[in-house]
Amino acid sequence: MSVKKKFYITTPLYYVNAAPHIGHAYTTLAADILARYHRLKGRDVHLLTGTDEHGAKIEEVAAAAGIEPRAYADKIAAQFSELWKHLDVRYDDFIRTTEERHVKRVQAVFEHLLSTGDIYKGVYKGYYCVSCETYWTETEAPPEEKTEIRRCPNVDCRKKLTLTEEESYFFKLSKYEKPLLEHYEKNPDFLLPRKRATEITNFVKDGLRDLAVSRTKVKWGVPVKSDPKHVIYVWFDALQNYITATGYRPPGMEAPDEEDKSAALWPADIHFVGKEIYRFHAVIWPAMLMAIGAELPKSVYAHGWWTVEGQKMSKSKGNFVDPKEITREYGVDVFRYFLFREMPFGNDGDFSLSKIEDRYKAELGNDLGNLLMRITHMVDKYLGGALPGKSHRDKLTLTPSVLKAADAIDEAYEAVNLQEALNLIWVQIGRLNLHIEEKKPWKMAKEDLEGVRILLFDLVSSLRIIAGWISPFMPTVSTKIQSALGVRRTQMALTPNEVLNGLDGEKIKKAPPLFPRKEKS
RNA sequence: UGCGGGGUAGAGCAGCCUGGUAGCUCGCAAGGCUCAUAACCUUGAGGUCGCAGGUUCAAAUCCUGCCCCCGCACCCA
Repeated sequence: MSVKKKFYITTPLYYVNAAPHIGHAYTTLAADILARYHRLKGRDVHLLTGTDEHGAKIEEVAAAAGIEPRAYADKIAAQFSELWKHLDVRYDDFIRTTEERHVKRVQAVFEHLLSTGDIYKGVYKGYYCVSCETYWTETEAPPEEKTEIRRCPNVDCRKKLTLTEEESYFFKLSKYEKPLLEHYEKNPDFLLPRKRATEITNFVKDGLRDLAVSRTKVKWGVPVKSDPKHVIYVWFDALQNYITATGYRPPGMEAPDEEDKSAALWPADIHFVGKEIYRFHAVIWPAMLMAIGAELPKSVYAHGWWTVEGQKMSKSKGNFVDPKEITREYGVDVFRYFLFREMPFGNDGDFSLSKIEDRYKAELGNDLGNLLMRITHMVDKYLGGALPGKSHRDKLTLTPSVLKAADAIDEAYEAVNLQEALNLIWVQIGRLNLHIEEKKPWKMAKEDLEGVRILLFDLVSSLRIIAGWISPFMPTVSTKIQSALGVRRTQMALTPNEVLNGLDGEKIKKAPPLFPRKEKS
């Protein structure tokens, strides 16, 4: 038995303090698209997502909603999993940080690090806002002019802060400053995209301070086993999910409750994160792994942010885009397509309805949808729906030439350059449209029917390949195209044989529009 | 002050890491075709690649300086 190459990919664990929006959808879809591609390549893919449910913030919003944190988290976590289902995301595991499997392991890691000295007890000093239950640093909450009074930086609060001391456990982050820098240098693919690496490197070079990893004022969290009045800091807890979800057994943990699959899965191949949580994933998380003695993920990829109609998304503006609103209008696949065609993965971009509409009409309707329609209509009109079979494969010219793009597309996928993958695919779609124009089958049909048969066979084979390439982005559309072209089982075609096998004298019917023009409203 | 991102045709953007005819989409102009969702194809107009130096046979791309825009308060992928 050959061992398949594994590919372990993660999304962040989404914080359950608010309902999911386009940003969450973007990260998760990116992971799903990459996961689907790697599955098609035959890899053993494991896609992990989930929710982060602890911390003062959750206590707060739950209290505001008049329910227990647990019940609140249940509600929001369900919204996330429903959205993933709606968006056709195929994840292999959904972990919630409140689950027993996670909590036990986080506690075990904490105790282990206490024993090695990487976690020690100290005193946390900071400016505390009683109302917000938050500590602020000197720089975050500078004193007002000519006074010593510091106020809460939260504009809705602005209450006076008090200098407070709290017993706290600390993680020796400072110890890992040099090892981290060495790791970045030795592994240029660790911090992705490359242009963001400088930011992290500079941050670490400026010096790392030990991190307070427990709280006594917070109740909703993972208690420290040996000192239960302390609750583990939410980030220190949450980051560990990537490895706890594999069933990893930390040193010193008692009898395992489930199969430890970490040997097969860990290290993760790629963590997808938004740029605002990049530091946690590029600095603290690797340092934690070093402390535990576990391998580091192969890469941490920070993507950019969406603005909406030119404006930053924010709660105060209330302009979050609800993915369901967009999919109601355009369907799931168009939404998936748009997000990754519109902006280069890793950059920032702007989301707007007029841009979706433009791409829907031009790229999807005119380029791709119309292509399928004209091809199937011609097969019907000129050949009565009957395509020639495998015996004609030697006569194909377009198909082998389209297949030459496979390497470049693969490279784009492998480099997580999702926009480039789509660009390359659309170049091929353009070639098909052009090919029809040049060969003029409507003329050919009058003098050379055999030529038309081969031409259309060539076009159908080529479009089949293209349908396979787009399937990670638009799984439903891909299936529709393939079944319209007589394919019985959806598959990605990587070699000419795969393309041609199973395409043998099928009857092809006129296809309806894939992306119908919208009625003017 | 500091950190980061950005300034490329009318608009929106890629290219910059790994220098070598400036590219894509939309829009605009003219033409072609009719299999097709008024779709498809061709051609064209339109750019001192923010500014100024430097390195080089050669710079949008590397280096230095400067100018302008955005983010670094809560929320937040």
